[in-house]
Amino acid sequence: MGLIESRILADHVYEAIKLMIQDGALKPGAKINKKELESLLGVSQTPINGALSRLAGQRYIEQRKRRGYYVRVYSCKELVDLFAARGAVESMATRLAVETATDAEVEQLTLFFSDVQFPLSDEAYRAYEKTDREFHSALIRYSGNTMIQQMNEEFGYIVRAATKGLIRPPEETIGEHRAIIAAIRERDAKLAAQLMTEHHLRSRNVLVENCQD
Amino acid sequence: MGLIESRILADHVYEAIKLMIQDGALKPGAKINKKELESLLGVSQTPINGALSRLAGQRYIEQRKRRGYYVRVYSCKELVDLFAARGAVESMATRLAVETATDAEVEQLTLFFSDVQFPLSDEAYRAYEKTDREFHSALIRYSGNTMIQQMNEEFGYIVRAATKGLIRPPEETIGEHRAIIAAIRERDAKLAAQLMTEHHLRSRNVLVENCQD
DNA sequence: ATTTACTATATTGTATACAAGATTGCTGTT
DNA sequence: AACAGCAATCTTGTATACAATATAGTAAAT
Repeated sequence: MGLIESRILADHVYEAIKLMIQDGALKPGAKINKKELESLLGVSQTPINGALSRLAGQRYIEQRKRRGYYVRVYSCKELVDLFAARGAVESMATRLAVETATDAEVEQLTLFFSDVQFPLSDEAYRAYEKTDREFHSALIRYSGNTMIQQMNEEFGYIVRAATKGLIRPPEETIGEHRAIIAAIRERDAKLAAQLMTEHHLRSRNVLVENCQD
Repeated sequence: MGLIESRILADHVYEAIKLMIQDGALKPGAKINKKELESLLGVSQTPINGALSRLAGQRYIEQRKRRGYYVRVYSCKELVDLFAARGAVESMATRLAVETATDAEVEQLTLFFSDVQFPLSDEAYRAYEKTDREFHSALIRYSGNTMIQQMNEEFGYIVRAATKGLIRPPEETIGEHRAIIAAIRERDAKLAAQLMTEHHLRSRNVLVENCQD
């Protein structure tokens, strides 16, 4: 199955390193050892360099002259900034989704938080987080905006890493989610987008308060 | 002045190619000839490859297996999508700028369109375009959001290329600009952001109408 | 016991070599 | 003239070599 063969070595190296960064095997600030990667992945310097340059272009890692590549460290301020930007983009996605999604898709969205009952068990709590993520990415999908989808894929993992353990309790957010869904159902794009912006800005404030630097 | 020496060759190659793309010397869809670049820039394959991989990471160019690198072509739909995303981000920048800019900075913003008098001469027309760009980038600067600034730098040239010759007439936009400035002066972040969103969405529609594909 | 100076080692940035795969151009055939 | 087939050429992806620089380690001096 020539599928694997249809990609060059640097692509595989790229994916491998990206995964190591995303799942924490390579922590922020860590130095990337090319020699190690060579023997780990069984390729020469050349594809490693290609992959590292590509990752540097996407700012997953950064290159310090004559000192190697390091996993990019985001300052707390940068994370907050990223969060604001992402909120803006997702708010636009909401607006576009309301304008262009089919009725069936809108129905799908309304189902997301329909059966949440308080108080939540530990399991239901984790399920809520997952539903939250799925709701947001469904909106982005239904927006039909490929550029926003791309941005979301590129920055999503950073935001997820940043907000780990810093999310607001479901008791607080469920109302906002339902208000957004209600606006979507009413096909009120402007209102839905505005509610989404405020939803994100409130979450952003939780991040701000946890910044020490 | 070791400043130039403080950067590696691939950095220079990167800048050189990026400039060629941005000023149109390398047109969308054009194939990038490594050999030519080698002799043009007087370096070997290696730094060229590094620069090309970095540019591929940023999606300035794309790599087709065993067929080389090509300057990325944006479809009309993608440009429209990008425009929407950028509008969202700039709207957020506006909101943040209103919340955090100093009074002096707000005064600076109010000056931007203060002396526009119709009808415009050819020269004044071009000046208006420039003022427009400066106004938008000042807002982004005053937002203090480094991530948004970064996105703007990365995508700005594409948007500019896309909208070349497709901007709405000053007669149509001056009112929107002034309304935004008025909201900023009133320190009404929400209103300013909303006006900015609509300003961009209206411009986006001009793009949509000029899409053939 | 720190700090300093020097040496050995590892890593980086760069160039180059080369096989496998694409492209171009030529030839002869219909 | 249009086209298929093939040969020559060019380009890519990969590996490797090597000098310059950074890092780590060791010995000497305070």
